[in-house]
Amino acid sequence: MNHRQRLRLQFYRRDALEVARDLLGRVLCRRVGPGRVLRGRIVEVEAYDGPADRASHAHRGRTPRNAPMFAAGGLAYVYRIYGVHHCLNAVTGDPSYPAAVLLRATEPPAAELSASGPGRLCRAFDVDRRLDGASLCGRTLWIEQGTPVPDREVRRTERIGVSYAGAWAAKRYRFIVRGHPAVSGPRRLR
DNA sequence: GGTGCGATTGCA
DNA sequence: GCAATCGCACCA
Repeated sequence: MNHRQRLRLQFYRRDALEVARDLLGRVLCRRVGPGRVLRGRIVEVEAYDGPADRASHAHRGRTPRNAPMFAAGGLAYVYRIYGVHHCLNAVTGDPSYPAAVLLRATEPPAAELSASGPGRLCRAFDVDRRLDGASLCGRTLWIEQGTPVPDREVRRTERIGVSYAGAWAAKRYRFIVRGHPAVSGPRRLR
């Protein structure tokens, strides 16, 4: 069962854009009880790449909230947004360079609940601040190899909800499985 | 200690 | 179109 093999730490300790592209088709896994694991195939992600990226939480330096982004790749970075939802990121790269990949959607048939959009994804997988800083190679949260997505099915677009970020808002740091029904955001960006 | 707001979502 | 709702960044 090769596709069930867990991604290793080394997978995350690369450039955020590479990791983002490579996370498509992988399977997010969350243990929610004895013998009970939720799984969902990742179909939409966004990279937040380094201190210069104005859309990134790391842009204004290290703070208590974004501390996991300044760790070595392979951790979860979970934060609360709008006081209502949570967002789950995979921390990437080297400790000297804060970067992460936001997980925005998984394929519904593989997950127990619909998981289109970063907040809904966290709700579906029972992800909250308890998992902030947790390992992505641990017992309750991990990502499996799954089936990589070929280049012809990958589309790159600008990121969602970062219009304040100046020139960085236009950068095509979002990666999706082209036309997949579970992808979130406006129609023109599917 | 006070203030402003966001890597979103659901409902009017 | 906009309210919900709160942690946190920033300023004093």
